Formats: sequence, structure tokens, C-alpha cells
Amino acid sequence: MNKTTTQDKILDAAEQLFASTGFADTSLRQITSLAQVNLAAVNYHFGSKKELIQSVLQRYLSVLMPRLDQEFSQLLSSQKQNDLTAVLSVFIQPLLELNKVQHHGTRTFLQLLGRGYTDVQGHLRWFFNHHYGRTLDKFVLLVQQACPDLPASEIFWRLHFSLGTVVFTMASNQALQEIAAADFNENVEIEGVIHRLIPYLAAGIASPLTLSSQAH
Amino acid sequence: MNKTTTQDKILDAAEQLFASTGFADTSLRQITSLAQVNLAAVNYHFGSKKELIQSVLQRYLSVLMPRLDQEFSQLLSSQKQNDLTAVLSVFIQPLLELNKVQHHGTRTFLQLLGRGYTDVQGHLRWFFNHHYGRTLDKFVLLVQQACPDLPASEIFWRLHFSLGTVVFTMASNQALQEIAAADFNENVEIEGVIHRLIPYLAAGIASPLTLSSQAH
DNA sequence: GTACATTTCAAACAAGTGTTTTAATTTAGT
DNA sequence: ACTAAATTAAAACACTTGTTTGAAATGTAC
Repeated sequence: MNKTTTQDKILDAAEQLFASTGFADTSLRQITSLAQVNLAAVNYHFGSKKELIQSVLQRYLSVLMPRLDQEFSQLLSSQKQNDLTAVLSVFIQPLLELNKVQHHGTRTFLQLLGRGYTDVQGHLRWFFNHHYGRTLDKFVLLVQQACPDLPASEIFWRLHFSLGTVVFTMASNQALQEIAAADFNENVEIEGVIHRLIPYLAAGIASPLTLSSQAH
Repeated sequence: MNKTTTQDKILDAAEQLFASTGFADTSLRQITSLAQVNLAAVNYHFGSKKELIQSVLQRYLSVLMPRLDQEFSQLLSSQKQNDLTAVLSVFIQPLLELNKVQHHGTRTFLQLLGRGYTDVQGHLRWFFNHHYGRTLDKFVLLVQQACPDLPASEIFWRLHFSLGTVVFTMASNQALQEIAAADFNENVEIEGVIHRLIPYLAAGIASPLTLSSQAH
């Protein structure tokens, strides 16, 4: 048979357009046109555009987040002192395994994540925290254990700095890849970007407290 | 007298709405309504929404960029070896002086910068590079001098990581400030955020090359 | 094969967008 | 004060958006 349902055709087309153009700048007509499906099918199967967006993200999050949660728990229960690079490296494998759920799943998901935080500030942030807040708490705890000298507020800021790095890099991933290819003859896959990110993030998060940063 | 022209009323209202809501999500009717000005005035005085956006940014960039350019040139001509933190710290004073051009000018401009890079990918990027590419080149050169061990391609990636940090932090500045105030009783001004950013960015950019990052 | 529920389809809807038009008004020069 | 230019104003334009409607088509169970 191998028939893909209308729902799946919509999800596939939507995630592709969302990743490359953003949520707000992708119209339902573009999606249904690419999916070769009637316009009304989106509202019939998903209810609204907002719910379609959440469904697209859920396909990845439902695979990724339990996997991450398990890794975090395992690291938390192990007695040995975890250094920051080890904690951050936990993301690598689960992220790369998203390539199993879709062609270029890792790249697509990370781009979607970037779009999710830059395009819409409201309902996606809530959606994510509401569903996966517990998992996130475990990660923060691990970072705090790895950086015992940093006050919680400083960690808060630095983790958001890091979120910005990841989100922005992934949202503009295509443009960056093109520039890197043109200027440096580099052809970096998404895996390469991840491996470049980890040391950068680890160094930033663990940077020593300075007088100027403490004063404010 | 003290009469503010229609153009200025539009610019003031526009920058305020653009900063808090983004360029795409702010309509001309919102702007003209807040400015208490006729809708057609935008097209009459600025031509189009796109040109209005550029004008809003220009008010700040025309002050900031020549100032930065001068600082960069000075640092380049000085013979002593500049360390990365010193190079990054060059931004602080010129940025804070934007408070002279407008109330909360620094915060507003940085938020606009964030919106500029996340909302629209196309014409603002071109606009910025076209007008201020030379200044940017000087900055990149200074960073390369401060990090002689890093290959140019690695610096390229890390500077874009850093751009992401700044842009994302500034775009979501309001939300972050609110969380920090609620969770840590912290009331951090934009100046405080800048002083927290510098050590984080410096550590990330200067982080040592690792085997894993070199392999990809 | 008939009855029922599910899904598809073309069309229209209501609301919002940036922009243009045309006339009225204000401002400035002589 | 008169004329010409610059500005403001209300209205309409052309277009896109997400969503809804009601009829046709398809699938499913008895």
C-alpha cells in the first residue's frame, strides 16, 4: 500500500516550510499546495494553524524529550562529578537520532526550534514549558552541579545566552552554511555545527565571575 | 514652539512598537494610531513600511556606527596586543550613549537589532552590510588579532554564535528581565545585561580548539 | 446494496494588511 | 493677500490571511 495519509502529507509539507520560512511567514495555502491537499484539510484535521504548529513540533518532541529526560536522570543518579562538557554532550546523540524519524530530522527540528523561539513568543513557550518543564529542571540542576561556584541567577542568564546562541544559529542555519561554503570552502553538516557549539557554550557558561559582571 | 513634526511622531511610535512587538507583527495602523497621525502619512513621508523600518534603525546606526568605527580604528593603530575582553568592551560606551538620542535608547536599539535579525532575514541584513560592512571588517580583524591561534573559519562561526546570543537576549529582553525579577529579586538594567554578556562572549569566542570541533 | 459516517472539495467569508487616490487644508514665498 | 507648494485627511483599492460552509465523493458496516 504505502499510502501516506492526508494528515502526514500536511505535516511533512508544513515542517519543511515552517523550518525554512518561519511559522508566521508560511501560509496554509503554501502548505496545502505543497502537500497537494485541499486547503480546508488543515482545519478539518488539525483544527487551526496554531494546533498544526504544535503537532509539527510534537512529532519531534515526543521522541526527543523522553530520551533526554532519561539521560538526565541517569547522570543525576550517578555519583561522579559531571563536568559541563559532559552534560552538554548529552544532547548530541538524542538530537542525531531524530534523523530516524524523518529525512534530515535533526536539522529540521533544530530549525523549527529556532523559529519557535524567534517567530512566536507566546504560545509555543508556554506549550514547551508546560509539557517538558520537569525535564528542563533536571538539566538546570545538572548545570548547577557542574558549576558549583556560580550563583543561580548567573546560571539563569548564561543558560539563556546559550539558548540564544543555539536558537539563532539554527534559525539562520541555511544562511550560515552558505556563507561558510562560499568563504571557507567548508561544507559543514548540522552535526558539525553541534560539535562546534558545545565547546563554545561550555566555555561561556563556565566563564569565571568578573568584577564587572558581579557589580551589576 | 517645541513642536514635534509628523515624521518624528511616526518614528517615535514606530520604534516603540517595533521593539516590543517586532516589525512584521506591527501594522501601520497601530503606528499611526499611537502617533495620532493619519495612516497615509507613513507612505507620504517614508514611502513604504520597509523604508520606515530602515529609517527607525538609521536614527541609531548613524550615531553608533561612526563612533564604533573610530574606536576600532584607534585600537587597530595602537601597537599593543589587545585582548578579547578589551575588544568587546569597546561596544559598551557607544551603546550606552544611545540613551542620549532617546529615552531608553540603548535598550530600544538593542531590541530593534534583535528584531531585525530574527523577524526579517532579507533586506535588513543587506542594508546593514551595505552601509557598515567596512566597520564590521575592522572588528573581525581585531578579534582575529586577539585570537591568533584560531582559524578564520572558526572565528566566523563563533562570532555568529555570539551574534545569536546578543540578538536573542535583546529580543527577549523584556521577558528575561521579568523572570529574573520574579525568581531572583534582581532588577537588572540593560547595562547590567551588557556587563554580564561580555565575559560570557569572550570565554566562548576564545575557547580552545578541541578534537571534536576540529574533526568536523 | 443500502444506510451511515468520514473525508474531500470548491467557494465564499470576514478581517486585516500595505498602498493609492482624490480632495481639503495648511504652510510658505512674494 | 494671493498663489503655489507641501501636508493632512477620509476613503477606497487590491490583496492576503485563517476559517467556515454545504455539497459532492469516498469509505465502511450491516
